[in-house]
Amino acid sequence: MKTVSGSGLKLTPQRMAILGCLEGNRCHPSAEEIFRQVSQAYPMMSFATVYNTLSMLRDRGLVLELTIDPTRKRYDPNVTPHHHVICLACGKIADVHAEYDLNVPADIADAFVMSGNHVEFYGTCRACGNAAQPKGE
Amino acid sequence: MKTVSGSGLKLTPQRMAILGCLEGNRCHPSAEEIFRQVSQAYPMMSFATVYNTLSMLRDRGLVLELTIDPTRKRYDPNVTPHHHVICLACGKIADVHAEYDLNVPADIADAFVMSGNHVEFYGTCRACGNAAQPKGE
DNA sequence: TTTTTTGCAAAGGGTTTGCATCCCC
DNA sequence: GGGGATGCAAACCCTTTGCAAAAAA
Repeated sequence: MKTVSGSGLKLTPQRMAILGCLEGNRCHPSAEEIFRQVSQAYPMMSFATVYNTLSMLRDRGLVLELTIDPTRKRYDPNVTPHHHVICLACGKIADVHAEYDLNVPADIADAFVMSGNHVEFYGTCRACGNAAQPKGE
Repeated sequence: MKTVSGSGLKLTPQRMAILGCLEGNRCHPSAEEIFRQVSQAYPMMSFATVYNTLSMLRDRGLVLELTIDPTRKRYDPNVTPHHHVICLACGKIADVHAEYDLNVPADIADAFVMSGNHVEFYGTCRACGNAAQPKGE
């Protein structure tokens, strides 16, 4: 995650707590998960502050807002280009560090100015696969 | 879109209307858009039926449920493998017909059994770009 | 002091669910 | 008659918003 200093953000305790929760976090937490975790140290923390802070971080490019989970937004402090895989059984998301050559057809290149891309992989993680197979169901 | 016959679905007027609305539809409509359109011919149509039907079609692989739009699910009757681009300004989604070689790193291949993938492109469509540029804002 | 941020609570949008009714086989 | 489908409304979840109080610069 990029540093906050110099981006004009006021560094409040709430924001420090949220940043601390995100820093190095590889779990792709949702806003609610961040709220729950940060609330342990800051019981007065409100949802609004979490959402405000996440939106601000997203707008400044300090976190990525992932749409891969159909039920909620997830946040990733790793803003270097990478992709993701989601377990269709349990929803677990893992990073996929790979570079792909993703050229779009001419008609699309004509119709859109591209600013980025993201590959979503769908699969079943080992834990879910192991849980499902042995029973022979 | 694949045919419904032989999949055990009862072909009710409501479902025919929803299928008719989706057939060949390249607009990636949301459930609400489908509801509005189908309601014109079937004023008694309920949201529950739209959602029920879409879930059923999705479970049977007859439509794709897209998560590319962070605000709502969108549905695509074209179930042949393809990708999408979304305009970050207006939310318009277009198909990207291209095949990519998307091999995942060994650690991911070990941890997940892959079942599919999807590339999301982000950009600005010509309409939004034209609207933004000329004013020099 | 001036501006920003917080916390609370309510509202909002999209989706799901419970249940009685209805329809078709 | 019986299982499934429908319609309605309420419930639910996640997210956003309005506003007064509090905190930061």
